[in-house]
Order: sequence, then structure tokens, then C-alpha cells
Amino acid sequence: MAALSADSPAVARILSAIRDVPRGSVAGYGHIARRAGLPGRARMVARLLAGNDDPTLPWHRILRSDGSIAFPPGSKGHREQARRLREEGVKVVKGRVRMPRGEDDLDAALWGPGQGG
DNA sequence: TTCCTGACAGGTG
DNA sequence: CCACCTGCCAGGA
Repeated sequence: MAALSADSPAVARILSAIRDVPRGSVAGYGHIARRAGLPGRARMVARLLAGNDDPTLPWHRILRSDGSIAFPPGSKGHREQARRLREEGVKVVKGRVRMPRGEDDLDAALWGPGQGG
């Protein structure tokens, strides 16, 4: 069972937002939270992923606001996420990914390919 | 109920 | 661009 109440609609929105991120693209915790209708609840997204047990969830596409991997460098999670991202064609440099910045209102543009993937 | 911790975000130097 | 500090939300002891 999940650490958070899966019955909660908010959780469903978050999961949906995460699944909405296309392959080869990435998104920030805050972006997911905002898209889920929970502005300022970026940490809630993190908690959700931390207790997530669904392997089909594209958790590796979720990065920090600055585009860096949230896991500590060298950790299993860090390497795994970096590996998955590269597998999707995402360029990972020093545990960091070039995040699309600028218009946050137009998430549509944000959802588009950033590194050309 | 109070204190501490965490897959965070934003601003300053 | 990188390092450091402050603010915020939610959960667990």
C-alpha cells in the first residue's frame, strides 16, 4: 500500500500529471504539483514518489526545479534515474538536465522536447 | 502538541 | 555557473 492516501483526488492528479510527461522529456516537482492543482506542494510530489511502488510510473522524468537529480550523487537512485533518462535520449551532465525555462503559464511548451528528444 | 526530517523552490553573494 | 541560506508543506516520533 502507498504511504499516502491513494484515494485522495490530489494524489490521483499528481500521478496523472507525472504520467502525462512524455518519454524523452522531463518535469520539475513544482511543475507537477502545479499541474495537479497543488501549487507549492512540490514536497508532496516528492513524498508521493518516495512511497511509490508502481514501476510503471515514470518517476525518472521528475527532476528538481534546477534540473538536477534529487538523489545524492553516486547513490543507486541517482545512477538509476540518470541511466533511464539517457536511455530515453535525455542528456544528463553532472547529474543535471537542461530544463526548459521561461513561460510557466504555457505548460504546453514546457511539456515539449527540451534536448530534442 | 512540539520538534525534526525530507526524491523541494527561490533568492542572494 | 556554483555555493549558501531562508521559506514552505506534510509526515513521523
